[in-house]
Amino acid sequence: MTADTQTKKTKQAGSHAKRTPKPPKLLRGFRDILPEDSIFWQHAKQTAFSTLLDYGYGEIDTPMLEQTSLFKRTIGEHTDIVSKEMFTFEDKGGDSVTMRPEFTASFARAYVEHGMFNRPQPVKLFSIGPAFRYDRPQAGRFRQFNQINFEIFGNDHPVADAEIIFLSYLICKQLGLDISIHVNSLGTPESREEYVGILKEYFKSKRRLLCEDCKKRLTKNTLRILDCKEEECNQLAQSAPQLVDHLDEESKQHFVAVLEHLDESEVPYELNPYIVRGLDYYNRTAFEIFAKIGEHTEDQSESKPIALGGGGRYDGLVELLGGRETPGVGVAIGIERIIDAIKKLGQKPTSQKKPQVFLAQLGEEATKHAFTLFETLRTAGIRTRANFAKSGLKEQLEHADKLGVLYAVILGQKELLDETVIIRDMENGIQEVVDLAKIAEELKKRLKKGI
RNA sequence: GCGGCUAUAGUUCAAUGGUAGAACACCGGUUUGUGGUACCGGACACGAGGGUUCAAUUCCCUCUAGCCGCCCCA
Repeated sequence: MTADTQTKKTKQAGSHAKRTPKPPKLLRGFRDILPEDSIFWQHAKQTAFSTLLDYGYGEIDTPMLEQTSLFKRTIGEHTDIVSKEMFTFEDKGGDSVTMRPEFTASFARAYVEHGMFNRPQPVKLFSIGPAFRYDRPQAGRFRQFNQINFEIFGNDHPVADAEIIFLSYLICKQLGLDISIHVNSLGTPESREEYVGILKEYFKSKRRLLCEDCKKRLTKNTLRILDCKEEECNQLAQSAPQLVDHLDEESKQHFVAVLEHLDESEVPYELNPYIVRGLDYYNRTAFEIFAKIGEHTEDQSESKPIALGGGGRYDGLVELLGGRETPGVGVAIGIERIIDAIKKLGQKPTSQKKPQVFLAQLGEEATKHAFTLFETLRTAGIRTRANFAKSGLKEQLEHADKLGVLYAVILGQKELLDETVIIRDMENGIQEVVDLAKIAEELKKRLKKGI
């Protein structure tokens, strides 16, 4: 068989066997977080984690999968989230289950299920993790997204609302973000309903002036008209009746008290009558957090504030799930959004500390001993790297160079016999032979000098 | 769910109606236990499926995915 026919043959065979199934790909709206990005995540999560612990919040980790009815009952059947954005499916037992689209419902469920009303009130909880929504992916929007979530159960005092808002601000500020919090009060469900009725009447009389979208909103989601960006609608919204003017007396007082608390803190907030949250369970305080991105950039999209998250009060939620009447207030902050904002500001988290030493080994015996030596260095607090899989000194030093390490430690056959080791200064190539037993000590001396 | 734009190596980008190049990165080599430079070599790509055509990566359609806007929200 000639070489030619052989290649032909393998080619044919190849094209037949080429039926290789397409390589699996990421699901739409899902993504991998690679090590380069992970530093941003660590930074955001750790900041939130330690701050929340400091403020007396306890971590709770609820399942990502829950009974579908939990979300239907709490978030509301007619909200966008429940009506079209949930990852819902039937499990093998025929039960309808749903990937959590948010955390609060699960918190409330856990509160009831574990009888947390028997604990000293208020119960303060937080959780950091993923939630899922079957939404169309976009900038800062994914089907799996991560939230920092914290809530206070069992305290209806305005100071609880203020604490949640303050902590939202604090965490963002610690992350170097320039924050503005938009605050509003939704009143009680009753007063809100009443207001929506009034608003409906108002817009109905001007129906023909509204944009197409708003005509639809008129019946379905009247409050949203206030938020419309169309010039005409915006004009109308300006002179529309205001929600704050139709609050019940208690809600009004509550709202004023929240604002008073915020005034005393350094939280930069502004009143925004158009903050309406998309979930049914909210009452009274509602707020959203925005990160301001520098105006210096010419690009419009670059300077648009990023919505980081939002929250509010949900006094009826626990009761709705069969628990005792328990007030609650909380917030959800999107980690992706935070990272987005940090990146747009051109900030980098103090990246994890650079490795200081590279351990190179030569020869079989030395390689075997390298693990032990590595562990000696590691436990001595020296940030060490190695590449045990490579045997050539050249390639190991190359690797060391790429890592930007200060010193290389070389352990070869010869050194092993003498119980010594070579320290190589990567900057100038000067090498010294030191006792194997003293290596950690010697390195520390040098590293200290370097600083 | 609706609209616009896009889809070429790991990455950033080229070119072309006759099956593709660069840069950086990656792997290996320039004699044996010494990196940062240089030189040499190597692997890797036209998102998927149809159609038009003698011929498609290039033109058309569908799908998928990404980006942006709407909606909504984290």
